[in-house]
Amino acid sequence: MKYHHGNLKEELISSACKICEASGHDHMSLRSIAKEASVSQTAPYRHFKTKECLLAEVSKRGFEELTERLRAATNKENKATAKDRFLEMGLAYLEFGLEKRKTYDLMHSPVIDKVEFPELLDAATGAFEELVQILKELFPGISEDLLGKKCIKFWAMMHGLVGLLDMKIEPETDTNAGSAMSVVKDDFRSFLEESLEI
Amino acid sequence: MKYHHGNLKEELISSACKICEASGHDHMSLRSIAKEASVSQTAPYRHFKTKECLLAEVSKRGFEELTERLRAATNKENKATAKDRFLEMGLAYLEFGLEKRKTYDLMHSPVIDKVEFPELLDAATGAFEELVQILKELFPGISEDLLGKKCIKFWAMMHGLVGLLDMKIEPETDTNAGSAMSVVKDDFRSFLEESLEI
DNA sequence: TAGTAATGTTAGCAGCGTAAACATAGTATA
DNA sequence: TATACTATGTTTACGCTGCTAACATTACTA
Repeated sequence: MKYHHGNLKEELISSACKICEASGHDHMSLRSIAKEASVSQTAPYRHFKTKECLLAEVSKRGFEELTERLRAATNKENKATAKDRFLEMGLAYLEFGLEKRKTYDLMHSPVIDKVEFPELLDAATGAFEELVQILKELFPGISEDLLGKKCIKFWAMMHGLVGLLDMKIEPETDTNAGSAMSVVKDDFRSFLEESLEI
Repeated sequence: MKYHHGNLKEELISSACKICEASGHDHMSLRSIAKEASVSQTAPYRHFKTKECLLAEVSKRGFEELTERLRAATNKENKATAKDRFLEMGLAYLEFGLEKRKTYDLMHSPVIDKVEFPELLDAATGAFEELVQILKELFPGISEDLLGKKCIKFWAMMHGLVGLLDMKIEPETDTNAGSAMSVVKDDFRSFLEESLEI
């Protein structure tokens, strides 16, 4: 048995990610994370000054995955038009928000002050930038001012939509989540498509 | 000194509202609420089964105030057109979200499962209904399906906007909050106005 | 090889939500 | 009016939490 773990910081983060998505960030204790990593309760303090610092890292990972998903959605080369790729991005955002709901909550939770974690803010901005890029393509020659408004509008709409969908607008069925999700997808596609006509 | 308080339940709720808006719901303990009401730590348990029940009540009050503000905004008789009243409602929503940010967070926090608190869900739905009404006026004869989509879209947009504005898109100034708010208002008015052209 | 920095453990504090047992006040009934 | 009952308060205590301090072990470096 080795006293030194070797890669504890990374393992703590991934344990935290796992527990966060399983139980939600408000039912998540440093002690449970430490136990998940088979390490003493106070070991995390060698790698994170406070619990909030660990949560910030989990949140950052979330934004990074979101960015990656958005990029993948818009980079698909089989999507000919910018509009199609925009729709894909919208779907990807929604999918992420619903699949990783608990992590998504943490990412937008006020328990982590993004001002205190510049890297987290960067990660969040990175995801936003994906939207900016596709909208630039979609509206070539658009003014910076109008572009900004469109970005905020669509970002807000998608963010708000994730929240509203979780308020159980449609009752939960016990069929597989995949089909329920595809229904949402179809709705969302026409929904987004209509929104484009602004 | 009277052993029985007389109106403790109500006082606990208002104490909770005060502390929530001052410190945020995650820095809010039952013990501090009890202390604020000058009562023992466990007294709240005679009126609320769990802490979550008290928080649900605070959240409900939040939705009720929001509903009232939305109604007041759309009922102004000096607002001639439905469009004007719609814009007023959007502004009222934004104002509430920014003024009572901490309460707004609680209202949308997953720590309270709205399914477990039907009255809370009703209160939230009541606010939503204000939007439905004004949009019905704005688009007379609109199909239920399309109306639903428009409602969700605008609700999502406004909810998302509150969240984004709090991500400190514009840096905090130490000037009075009123003027900063009015800048946001002007932006939002043109923003909303543009959105109407769907 | 010795000294130091990094990284782990153990013990313990104060604050938390909550349950159980008890105390007091108000109310209904005999 | 006396008595039982119910509502509403307090005290005490338990286990969990984030976090600190003191100590142990390993890794690095001069």
